[in-house]
Amino acid sequence: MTDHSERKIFGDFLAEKGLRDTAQRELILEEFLRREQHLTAEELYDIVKQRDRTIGQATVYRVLKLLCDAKLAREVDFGDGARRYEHEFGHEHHDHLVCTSCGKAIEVLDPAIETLQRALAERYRFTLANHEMYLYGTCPECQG
Amino acid sequence: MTDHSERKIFGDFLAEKGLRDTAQRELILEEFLRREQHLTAEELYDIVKQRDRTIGQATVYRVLKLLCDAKLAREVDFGDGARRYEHEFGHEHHDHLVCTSCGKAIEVLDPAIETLQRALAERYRFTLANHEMYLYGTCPECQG
DNA sequence: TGAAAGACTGAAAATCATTATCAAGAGGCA
DNA sequence: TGCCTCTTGATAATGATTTTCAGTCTTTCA
Repeated sequence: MTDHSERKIFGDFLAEKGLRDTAQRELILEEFLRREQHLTAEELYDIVKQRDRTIGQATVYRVLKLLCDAKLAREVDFGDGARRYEHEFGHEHHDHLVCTSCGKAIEVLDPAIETLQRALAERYRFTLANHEMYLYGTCPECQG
Repeated sequence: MTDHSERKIFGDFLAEKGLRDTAQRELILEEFLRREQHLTAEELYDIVKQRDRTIGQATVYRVLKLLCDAKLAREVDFGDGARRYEHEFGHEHHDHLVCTSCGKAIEVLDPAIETLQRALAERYRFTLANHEMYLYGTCPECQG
């Protein structure tokens, strides 16, 4: 059902922009929604290729951009040189705890930190648009 | 004097590694130290080129890497596609308030946030190595 | 129905920032 | 002086991402 509303959002988005709902776009969205990991375009391309051998990677990059415009995906950068994408719809703002050993990323939210961030920006008279916070370390499983 | 100790640190670092203290390295360090902005390798290259027309950009990239190893510089990423470098020596850990309009970055530190970050990592049993926090918005000057 | 106008696509070329390669040029020291 | 190693600049290579382009598909509407 979440899946259903995201499809609908994408369909509405495309219609509004005068764009078409193609099989490639459907497929890429579907595979993107199917997993909760933070995938790179390349990783998603590999996944999608298994269902449609003829798909091009430029298409994956293009659709990912569309998904961001449609507020269904959001870019994240774990500092490993590749842009990653996460679900945005139904996922409120959050930050990340990233394990530098296994690459796993946990989504976290600390309301107290959020409040302090707003206060900090205000102290410098900044109009805050958005923010990112990445905590890098080793997850319990990787601590051996 | 800060400049003096940074030079000494770099000299000691090079000596310890069996590397040489060359004119190019001196020049790049000097120009890097001269400004407090968060420069990209390309920007620093343009600056340094004005004093030594023959310097190569690969050298700038290489020296910047050495400066990071020597703990004189630190990489930062404001999400604009280029790696930037800031002074590390004499600059304790801090986060950034970045103006998305003029590109200016203010270094900030909020001890309360730092404490909460450590607590957050602990809650998930992560061994925290380091963290980054970027607050993006519009600075007072750019607010019109 | 059928033709023109656009949107879409995959392949391949182009970019951009960064890194590696390589041959030539120094520095230090036996 | 000679040799070993470090350095350097130019250039080629890389990796991620974009753009280009020519061919396809849809939609529209006469």
